[in-house]
Amino acid sequence: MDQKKRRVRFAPSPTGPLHMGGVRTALYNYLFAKQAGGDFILRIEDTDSNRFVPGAEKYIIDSLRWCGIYPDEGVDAEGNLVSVPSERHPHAPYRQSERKPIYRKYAQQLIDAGWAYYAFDSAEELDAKRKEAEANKQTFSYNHASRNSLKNSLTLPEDEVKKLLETTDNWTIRFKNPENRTVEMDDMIRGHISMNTNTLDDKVLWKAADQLPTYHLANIVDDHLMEITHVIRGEEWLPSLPLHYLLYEAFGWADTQPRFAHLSLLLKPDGKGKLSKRDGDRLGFPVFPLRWVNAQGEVSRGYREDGYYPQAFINMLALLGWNPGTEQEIFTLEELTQLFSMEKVVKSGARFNPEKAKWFNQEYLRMRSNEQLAEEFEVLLQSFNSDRERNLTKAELTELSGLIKERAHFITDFLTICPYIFSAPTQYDEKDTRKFWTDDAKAIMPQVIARIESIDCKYTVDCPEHLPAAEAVPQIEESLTSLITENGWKMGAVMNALRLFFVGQAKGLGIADIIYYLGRKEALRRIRKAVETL
RNA sequence: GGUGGAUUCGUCUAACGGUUAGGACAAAAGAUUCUCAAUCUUUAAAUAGGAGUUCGAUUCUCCUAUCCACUACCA
Repeated sequence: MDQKKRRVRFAPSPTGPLHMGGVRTALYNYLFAKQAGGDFILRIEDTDSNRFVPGAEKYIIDSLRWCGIYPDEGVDAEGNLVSVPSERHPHAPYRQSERKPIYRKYAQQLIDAGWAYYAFDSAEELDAKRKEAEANKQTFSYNHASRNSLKNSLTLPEDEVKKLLETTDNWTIRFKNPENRTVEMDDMIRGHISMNTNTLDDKVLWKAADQLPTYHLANIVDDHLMEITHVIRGEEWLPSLPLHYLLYEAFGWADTQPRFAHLSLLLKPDGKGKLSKRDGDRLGFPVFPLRWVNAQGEVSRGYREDGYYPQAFINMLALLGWNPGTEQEIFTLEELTQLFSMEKVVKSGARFNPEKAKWFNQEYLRMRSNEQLAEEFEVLLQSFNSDRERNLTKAELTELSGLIKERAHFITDFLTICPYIFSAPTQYDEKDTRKFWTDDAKAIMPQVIARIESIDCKYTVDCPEHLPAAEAVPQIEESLTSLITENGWKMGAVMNALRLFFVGQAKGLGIADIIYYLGRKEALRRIRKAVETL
């Protein structure tokens, strides 16, 4: 039995904000590690100095933390990447640019063993070759077929190679793919895959220009050094899996080679292709966990800022491409950790559905206690700092939350569900109101007022003058309903007249709810005012 | 173009080779004394196509189609 501790890593490149697909990859890694009591490591792959984006690394860490994903290794308690080795972080630094000195000797090891060679072709020369091949409807690739006619240490005399190595710095080290060999691979999600090396090209492993390795070298070396047991990454890496297998073999690390799992991509909600930032802008949903402002000042919305709960976000993400085979859809992080299994990860790409994402948040919102919601509501109200008509007490907000939470997807919906709580009736569009303010509605209004006045019920301690107790709401509702029924009035007309008058576009609440929130006196004041003005 | 991967209701997905192909989101209809929201009830909705293997195929094999990824001194 393999008793080795399970160790996985999430290794993003800090080229911008972390995409929700990246969060899903991180999440699956985390779940897979945690269910076996293993380690989840964060490593930053910043070997491309040209694409480095300031702030992206912090963004990645903050995003994971918002989701409740805390790496065991790589990130300290303050949320900074670790650079100095310690007991907790033995493999530091976790930023590849800081591991620069490590890679050259491994590249050299490959050259010495005949698994790699120096290549001196300039980018322009190769570019020209590609263009030329393209013009002839062919594809140029640096491989077994072409490398013997290109400028490299396989074709050039030894002394010239030495001279070029010493006097120039725009050379690279390339992997020398074996000829006509079938690489047999195993993927935890897709099963057996095989590929012939003749279809592969000799990838650059190391660049003299910036003294940095490319992804392939750095990745394999670091995974080995960090004792990674399972590599769970995006499907876009599947084509380079044979190279990675060969690299492990070339280094003589085949016996400790990690197992691989390639996750399918997240697809856009409509049309073709993978989910991109543009889809979010176009269709009105976030593709990033947190808000992000780029160097040009362009703002990308975030799930956090849009009012999503992190629990709902990761729940939604977890089920996009995985499910436990039962009909349960709502899971805590702990449940996900227990139930997750790589065999149940779906092979095909998952189209992202923003509607379902909202639904998840609604489910989580409903699970919150009224007290929690009241607190969130209060924060929200303070952030608006509006000149609202009434200031509600914590107790009122709590009661209110309980009544409207069934109707909301997000805490921000609270504002639109009951705007009459905060604003004067006069601000609503009179045209809309007038439409429902029919003569028969006007005619019956005095009786409605009388009935409201006559309702006798318990009052809350907080505000005995105005607010009936919560349990009185059905009583009020019933009383009004019976009045209307007795007289054969059109309930809809009355309801609409009242509701629209002081609710504007608000939906879903009954008259009794409104009276309850406003207090009886306030409700009556508004109704009288409505009768007078219209 | 080449290589690899994928293909079940509109969407996410379930179904040891044997089910009336199940659930959820979205949609539609009805109820809730017009409407809207919520809720309840109900409805509609799928195995990409074609061959094979098999008593039997959504499931295994092959072909075709479609989609996706890769094809950089990017990750």
